[in-house]
Amino acid sequence: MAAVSRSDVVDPRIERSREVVLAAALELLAEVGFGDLTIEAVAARSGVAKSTIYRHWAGKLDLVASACAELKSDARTVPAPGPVRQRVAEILTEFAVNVQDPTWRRACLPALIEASARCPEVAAVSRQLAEMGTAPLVQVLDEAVAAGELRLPAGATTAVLADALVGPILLRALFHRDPLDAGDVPALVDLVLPGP
Amino acid sequence: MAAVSRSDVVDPRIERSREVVLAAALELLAEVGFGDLTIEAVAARSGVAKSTIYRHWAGKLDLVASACAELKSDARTVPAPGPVRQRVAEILTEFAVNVQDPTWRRACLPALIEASARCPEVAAVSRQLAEMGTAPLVQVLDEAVAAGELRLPAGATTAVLADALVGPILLRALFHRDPLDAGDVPALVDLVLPGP
Amino acid sequence: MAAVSRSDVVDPRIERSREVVLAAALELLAEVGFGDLTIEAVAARSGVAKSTIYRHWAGKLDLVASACAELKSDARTVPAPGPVRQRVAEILTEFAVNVQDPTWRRACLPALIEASARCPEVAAVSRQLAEMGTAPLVQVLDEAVAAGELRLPAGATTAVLADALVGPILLRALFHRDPLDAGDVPALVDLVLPGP
Amino acid sequence: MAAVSRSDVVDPRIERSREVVLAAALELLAEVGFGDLTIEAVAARSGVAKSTIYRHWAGKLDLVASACAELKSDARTVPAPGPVRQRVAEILTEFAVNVQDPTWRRACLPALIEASARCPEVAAVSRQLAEMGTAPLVQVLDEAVAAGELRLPAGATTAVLADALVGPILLRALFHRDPLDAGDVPALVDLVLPGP
DNA sequence: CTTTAAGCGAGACGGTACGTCAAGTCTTCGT
DNA sequence: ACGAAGACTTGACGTACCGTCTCGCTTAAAG
Repeated sequence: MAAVSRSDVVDPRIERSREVVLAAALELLAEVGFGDLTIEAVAARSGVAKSTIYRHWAGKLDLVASACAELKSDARTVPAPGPVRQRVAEILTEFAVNVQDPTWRRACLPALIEASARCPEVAAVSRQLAEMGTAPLVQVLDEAVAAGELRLPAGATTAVLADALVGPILLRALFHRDPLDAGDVPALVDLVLPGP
Repeated sequence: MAAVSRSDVVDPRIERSREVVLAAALELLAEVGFGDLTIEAVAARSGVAKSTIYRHWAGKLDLVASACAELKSDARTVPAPGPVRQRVAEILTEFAVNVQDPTWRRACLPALIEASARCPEVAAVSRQLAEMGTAPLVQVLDEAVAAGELRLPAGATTAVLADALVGPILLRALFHRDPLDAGDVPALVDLVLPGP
Repeated sequence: MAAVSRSDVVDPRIERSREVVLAAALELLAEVGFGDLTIEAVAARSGVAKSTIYRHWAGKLDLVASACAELKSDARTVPAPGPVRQRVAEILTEFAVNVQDPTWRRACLPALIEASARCPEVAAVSRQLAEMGTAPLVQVLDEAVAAGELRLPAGATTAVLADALVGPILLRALFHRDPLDAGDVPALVDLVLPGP
Repeated sequence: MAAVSRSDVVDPRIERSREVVLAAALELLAEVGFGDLTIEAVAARSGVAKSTIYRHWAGKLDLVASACAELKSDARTVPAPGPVRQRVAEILTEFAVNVQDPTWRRACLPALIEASARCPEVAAVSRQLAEMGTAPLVQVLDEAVAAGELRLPAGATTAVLADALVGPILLRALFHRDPLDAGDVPALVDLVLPGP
């Protein structure tokens, strides 16, 4: 009844190869970026033969898309209940810190942006990741709106508001301008979050 | 005295090479994007030898940087005087349109972000370009603050405000999410710009 | 007593695999030659799995050796009795024609020679095939000597004489010089065969 | 006056590359044979980059053809005047010894034969080499015929006769049968050379 | 007439070499 | 003398086979 269909069974070697290759790809993406990522290097670091990589992925873009899709598990959790300003500040503070951390798994964000510009499949992954990344913030904002704690002007959405909050942190990181750090978060919240 | 210093005189061949190379580079950038741009192709299209290109530029990044620098004339100018909201909306509307242009902006921005993450020199360029990009917006906001038309909370700066305004437009483009287009700009301004 | 020894019994599946593989190998040898023959292609054409081929043969050389051994049945038969010159001419004429046949002889002989130079096992096969190839000719000459129809100088053997007769035909084929064809055989016999 | 035309001048780097590559190719041909010769190995041994090799030769066959063409200088010289039997024996004796030499002759000849079967260009080279190889023998025979020392049957040529003399030596070497050595040469001459 | 062990196909694996392409360096020539 | 031309080394590309190896399936034999 609940018997596993035979076609669902995957050769364990395939699964094992897939894992070590994607792990190596993510490491290298963070280290050298998309442009300098080579399949040879992924093969060397993972200990998997180049031909095996090409057996499973069509090329660099495809591999990077798969690798980035692995990042989905990193999702942030929604903070404990409380005043919006405080909850938002909590999320942004963590984000401002993470974005500076060079070992952060999403150090491959720039690589992801580059790859997205060149390949629709990666772009789809990128979009998903971005939406998952702001999801907790959007949820907190939605709850505040629902509770009447936050009032948005006509035509505005919490998604756009989330982008406006995140923008100053992320854009400065991407373009290597003076970063906004944890101490700057309260002023940012005061500036962007509507209300008294 | 008024004689032109010898070092100011440039071999006309050099000037000629520089022009045709940069022209070819810009054409190719628009056609194939940064990632698929090759020095070899620039040499072929321009009719200039590869070694000549390397004599004048350090590599692909340097060449593209020069090429983009040629575009400085494209810089946005500060809009005519008027109410802040209107001036800001004008800038953002143009930006929302440009960011969709598939030619050089989409081709170069992601590459610039990627390269900035790996190479400090490029990061410096990136930073300059980013600041030049938001300069008109910051200037408009500064003027409004000076005129008392806009009041910022304590600790907030116009630079951060500019990022918050630009964030929703740019982040959506970079991560290939639903773009904000010209029609969405008024709501964005209402949402982010402080005030009644 | 008359029972078939158990070691003589072969699993019919093995026999079947052996046959279709060798047939495919011979076909491919004729089509693409030894150098371009691949085990993969033999597997594909025969419908037998690559692993099965490697289960029975050590590699390409071994497989080709087996395949060529299958050709032993092709051996030339001794011509009908008659005058030596006529019998010799008959054999050489057929040989001169066969040697031009582009299929297996041209495809295999050079490869066999090459392989023999690298691998003692193949050299042994090569030697056997060569001796089987000249056997009818040697037999005819031996019979003529026994009958007193042919007289050899002291120290000479019919084996060497056979080589001398075959040499002009085969060497020209191997080195792609002007071939000796059927019409040239009588002059060759007159020239090399001792006697009045 | 005797000025070298400008188009005759070759970049010395090209000449240098050509020389070291062909030398390495000949060495490897002798060592591993045609089948196991790889362009990579030639590149490694010669110290010349693979791409440079491909710039000058179309592939393995073309390279081998060029390399073998370099062997043309090895030609044997015609022996001193004297009786035909003695002069022929002298040539054959040297040949019988050389053919056993495990270095290049035994190693390259099979490779050359193999390559000739697969590539018309190599076949042309092969033919030339073969003809140059028997040229001294043919010349000696021609001189004997001209001097009335040797009489050929109608329809026979000295070229065929040369092949008949060489055949027993070379065929046995190629097929790894019992070699004919120096001691066997007189009997071979007595057997094949027409006359009293 | 079932076990049971073998031969089998399928195909993933780590490798090596292929022939191509671009990068960036360096030598030679022509103006 | 210096820039243009282009040959060079290097190294990654993506492909094709290599020979090895696990898998289950199926099929022949021995109990």
